[in-house]
Amino acid sequence: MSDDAETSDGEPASPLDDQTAPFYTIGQVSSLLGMPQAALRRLDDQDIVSPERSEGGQRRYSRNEVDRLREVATLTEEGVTLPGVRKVLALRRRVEALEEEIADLRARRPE
DNA sequence: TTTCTCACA
DNA sequence: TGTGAGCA
Repeated sequence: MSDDAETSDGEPASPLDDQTAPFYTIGQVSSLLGMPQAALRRLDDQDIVSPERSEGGQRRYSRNEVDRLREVATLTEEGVTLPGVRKVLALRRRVEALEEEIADLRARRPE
């Protein structure tokens, strides 16, 4: 933990470094990942990758979501259906939560 | 001009 | 899943 753009309290050093703050338009993401805008909208409809909305109701994707989109694209290319992708992402979050819990338990009861 | 939603094949 | 209409 040293070269990250974060302060000691875990806050991003600046909004520009916040993986959650930078927003891309659907057009940017679409050409960036080479995937149709319609596909992006369907992923949003099915709650697989749901970006924030601007005042005008337009989708704004964060870097995190662009990364997630990359993973989703890989899975679908491998033949995983959207409900399947949804399952994978849910299990992924579950694993992360459990890993955090394990780390926490280890800290409380060291060997 | 770009994005939005909705609808059709 | 891709395309097009009609709107803001």
